[in-house]
This record gives sequence, C-alpha cells and structure tokens, in this order.
Amino acid sequence: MLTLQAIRNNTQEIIDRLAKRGHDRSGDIQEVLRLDEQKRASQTSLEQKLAASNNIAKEIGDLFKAGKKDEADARKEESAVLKEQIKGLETELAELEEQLKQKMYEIPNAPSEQVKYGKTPEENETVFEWGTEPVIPADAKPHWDLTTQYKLVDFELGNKITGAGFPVYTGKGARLQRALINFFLDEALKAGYYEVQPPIFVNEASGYGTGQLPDKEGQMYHSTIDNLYAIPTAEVPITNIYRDVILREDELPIKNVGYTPCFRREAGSYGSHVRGLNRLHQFDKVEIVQISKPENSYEALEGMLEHVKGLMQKLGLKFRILRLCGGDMGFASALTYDFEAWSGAQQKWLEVSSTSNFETFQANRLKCRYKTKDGKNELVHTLNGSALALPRIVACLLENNQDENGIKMPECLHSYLGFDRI
RNA sequence: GGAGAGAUGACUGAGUGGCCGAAAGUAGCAGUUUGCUAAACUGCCGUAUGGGAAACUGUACCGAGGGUUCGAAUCCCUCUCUCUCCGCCA
Repeated sequence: MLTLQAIRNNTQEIIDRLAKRGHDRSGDIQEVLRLDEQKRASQTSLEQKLAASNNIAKEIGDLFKAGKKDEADARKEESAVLKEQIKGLETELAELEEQLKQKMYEIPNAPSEQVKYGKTPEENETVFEWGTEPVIPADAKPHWDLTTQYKLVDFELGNKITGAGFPVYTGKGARLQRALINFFLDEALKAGYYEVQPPIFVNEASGYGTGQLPDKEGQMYHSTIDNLYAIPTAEVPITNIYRDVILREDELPIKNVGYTPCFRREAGSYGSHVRGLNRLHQFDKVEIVQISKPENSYEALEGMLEHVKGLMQKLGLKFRILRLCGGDMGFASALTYDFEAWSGAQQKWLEVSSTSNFETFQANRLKCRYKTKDGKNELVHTLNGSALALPRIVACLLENNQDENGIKMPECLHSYLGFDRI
C-alpha cells in the first residue's frame, strides 16, 4: 500500500499519478487524510490518559511501600475513572485505525512518471520490437493441433484427472518443459541471480504482503481447511522471504530466481482465446525478484528487461515490449512492461512476461526496510518479472518453428532436450 | 495423530507482580592503545507511532489475541508456532 507519509506530504502528486489509471481517486485520498487526522487526535488524547494512569499506578506503588494504605486506596478510585475513559478511547482508536487500513488497502499503487494515462490494453505503448515474421507452411497448424499430432500435451487426460486447464505434458512435450525450466534458471544464474525453491502454498499474511489479498481473493485456489493459498506466481513466496525484515545496506540489491508451478483460477474466463496453452489453471514459470535501494530500482528494472530480452532472442521468438498504460497495470505496480511473443499460426501476440517495479508499495505492506548509513530504516523497492512463463513460449516455439519435417527446436535448448527437433 | 517442554532485542540467554524496554555475553558501530592479520579497554547499539524546528519527550511492543490487577515479560484463558519422545510416512 501507499505510505501515509507520501499521501500526507505529496497529496496532489499522488492524486495526479493515480488518475493515470483512469479513475479519480481524490475522494479516497481525502478520506484517508481525514481518517488519519482523526486517528492522530484520538491517539493523542488516549496517550495522555495512559500517561496519567501510569503515573498514578507508580504513585500507588510508592504509597504502599511507605505503608500509606489509605492514601493508596483513595487514588485507586482516580485510576478507575481514567480506566473507563481509556477503554472508550481505545475502542475509538481501533475503529479509526481499521477504517484507515481498509481505505489504504483499497487504493492501488501510484503509477510512476513514465506511465501514460489510459484505460484499455489498446493504449499500451510499444517500446521495443525484435525478430522477424516466422516462415511457416501455408497449412500451418495452431499449437493445440501440433500438441495432439506429436503427442506433446494431453488436454483430455488432464480433464479426466483434474479438470480443464490442467494439462498433462507427455514425451517430448514433458521434456521440453523441463528443458525450458532449466534453461531459464541457468540463464538467471549467469545473470547473477540466486536460486531459491519456495513453498507453493502460502498463508494469509504472505498474500497480504505482496498485495494479492484482499484484492484478488477469488483468483487464488484456497485450501480453507488450513487457510492456505496456492501461489499464483513465485513472486508471492519469494518476496515474502523479506517480510518483517530489516536488511543491511550492503545486502542490497538482492536478486533471487525461482521456478514454481503457478495456479490461477481465472474465474470467468472462457472462449477461444483460452484454447490450448493460451490460458491454464496450472502452469510453470521461472520468476526473477529483486529487492533494491529506492534510488537504484529503475536501473534494476532495466536490467531485468535486458535479461528477459536476452531469453527471447536466444529462443529466436519475435517479440515486442509494451509499457502498460495506467489502466492496464496491476494493482500493486508503479511501472510494468509486458513482453509479448508473436504466435505465427494464431497470428496474434501472446503475453509471456510481465516485469514490474512496485517501488515501496509491497515493501510497505511487507515491512521490508533497510538500514541506511546514518542508521535510519527506509522502505526498500521490490521488483519482479517472469523469466519466463512456459505455456505460451511453448505455443510460439511449436507454431513458429513447424515445417514439413516436424518442429525445429532452438539451438539454446538442444543440450537440455537431448534432441533438436520434434 | 498422542504425550511433554517452550516462545524475551541481530544472536545466546537472565528475569515469577512495581526498582524491567528489559541483566550478562556475542556480533555490529565509534574511539583509545598495543602491535601484527589479532587482542585489550571505553562509549554507543531494538521497533513502531504521537508531539516538537530541534534538543528532547509521551505511548505501545518480551509469539498473537483476550482477561485479572491501582500496576503484567512475570498470574489466568484462547490461539499460533517451535522443540523432544512416540506413532505414521516420501
């Protein structure tokens, strides 16, 4: 969530930045300021009563020791009166704090300066393009036909075992999954990332920490018996490593990479655009996460973009990078770049990576700070990006590399696959 | 799953009703000194939040939440987690 400090000190700037998302949030911000002011007033009077009460308790203690029981008993009555008032003020303060917190949770991150106003994906800005239109046969097939033809993915079997959106990868299809995961992890290690393998279920506190809760409650699989959530992305467990942590300055930047399966309910989506591997309930992804000093976070974001670019280029996939407009950005993000790979047979762009800087939005919820040279605790900036998500990469690799003899596999995967064509 | 023990600051660990926001040690930071790859000594060294220009000061926090009491790290209740033993098991 946004920091109260920012809302208080840079009110108009925050309102202007939030407006880029396509909604006027000035009412919410004014409400926050009003609640904050009330809260502080309430807190001040409560603390004055508490201080008085503490003093009386001390004096009573002293009187007892001095053997002045009568005087002590008299002062107890004073204390009782204060106690009543304290109870009332405590309730009032707790209510105000709760209201303030709820309001704060509802407000999305303020987009950074580079983000343009916009409401729909059509208003996203293409900032980079690479690659050429793949040369494929006139009768080129979409990947859902190729996966059947070469027995790479069995959607029907997944339906039987679990349900729609939970495919079974088979034979060379399964091998391709493993090859991509290893390739992505190795590339990240080369780029200086540290590998972690986190849990794929997280508790409620972690869901709040990275902003999935309460915003996206319905999008996650929820094991109610244990109150655990299946992760929608490795961002959640990997970033939550740093929840309630005060880092030393020399530990930054932290660069972690992890592979996990990801689970998304995607409630309400259906139709042809979710066909095949285009949209799944369970999929594999390698995620990169960085924890950075505020002044370096945009540089870190650039580094992450370069890393993902390199992956796409090695895979030989035509792609473009979009800078998302305010309205298309996720709740917690300050700036997001999406990578889209070109699917030759479907003749459309498929999102394969989303790389974002959250500035202090997640850090504020996570309470992840670092100690500066002069001993002050400051919130860090958090960033993450897919590097990369598998299913649509597989879709594009299959579709774009098909020829009359099968499907060519890119050079970079040969050693991982143990074969060079399907 | 059963039985028992426990949860205190970055770490180890003392503290069973007021003298405790908390001993001591370690680590860290600053300095002094001796010299050699380290040691000794001195000082500083939790977090959040309110007020204040600041110095400073109020409040809360000893796993979480509630209760008893004039007063709780300390007593009571609930929950969570950890450890040990047993059971089960990849």
